[in-house]
Amino acid sequence: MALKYSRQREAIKEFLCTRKDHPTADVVYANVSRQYPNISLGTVYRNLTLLADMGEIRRLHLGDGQDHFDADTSEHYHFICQKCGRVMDLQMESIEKINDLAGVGFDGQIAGHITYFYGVCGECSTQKQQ
Amino acid sequence: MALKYSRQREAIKEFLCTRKDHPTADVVYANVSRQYPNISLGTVYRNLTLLADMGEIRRLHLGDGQDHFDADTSEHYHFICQKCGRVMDLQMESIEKINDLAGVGFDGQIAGHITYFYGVCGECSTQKQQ
DNA sequence: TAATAAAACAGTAATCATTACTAATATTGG
DNA sequence: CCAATATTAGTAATGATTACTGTTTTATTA
Repeated sequence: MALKYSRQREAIKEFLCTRKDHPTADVVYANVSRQYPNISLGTVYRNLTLLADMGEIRRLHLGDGQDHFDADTSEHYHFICQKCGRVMDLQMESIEKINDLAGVGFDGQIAGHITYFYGVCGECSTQKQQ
Repeated sequence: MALKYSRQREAIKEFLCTRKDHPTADVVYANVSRQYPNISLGTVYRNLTLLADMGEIRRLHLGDGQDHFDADTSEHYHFICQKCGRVMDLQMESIEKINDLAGVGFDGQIAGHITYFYGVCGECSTQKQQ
């Protein structure tokens, strides 16, 4: 029950902190493997889940079949490029008020929302077609 | 390439139209099986995907491990109850303008957003604790 | 209506992300 | 250092979804 330190968990957290592209579990695995060649994918998954449950990182369900992870737990939103698949952060003003809009006339309590934006990123926009 | 009619596909679409609770593929399978006892789960998946690709239904990724399907393709939002897991429609004013907010200072094109709300539904709210 | 081509099917196997299991190892408090 | 226990590596299992294959339906044309 009590949490014990583990080098692997620390390496996973540290790796995530260096990345702003919200990697998937297998990307974390591939990278942390360089430092700990024997680490297993199960350990990566277990620690990502543990860190997410503790609130130290965020797990993102983006509908692309794999979960993504983000060491930035502050309130912010994500953009997914439909061309290159990249996930990036958006700097935008709060849209918390949509919770209130959702609550109007709704018989229940709105605790929060999940929102992500999609489109074409700047880099893909400026590339020649095909 | 050309689409051909199929009784199974029609039954799947019709079943979805009778439901407002955004069932998963296995729920669709269980129900359509009453009318077509030999229908296979693969047929259900194939047709749900086909219908979604044609824009006749919507596929919802809600992060609960299974995709949900909705015959209502009009612009609207969903609420997921964290207690009972039910998915319900929200009648709320448009929040399309959050796309513009997201685009401010972003080097790319925002094409749209996915948003769903969560909390406790009316029915679960009024139940006694535990 | 019969013949033919193509799409769709049922049934089953495969895939892929994720989780569970287990014996061995690492961490921690005394 | 030692015992207690959390964590690990490695592997097996799970669960949702997709792919494959031989058979059946649908649609077209004669």
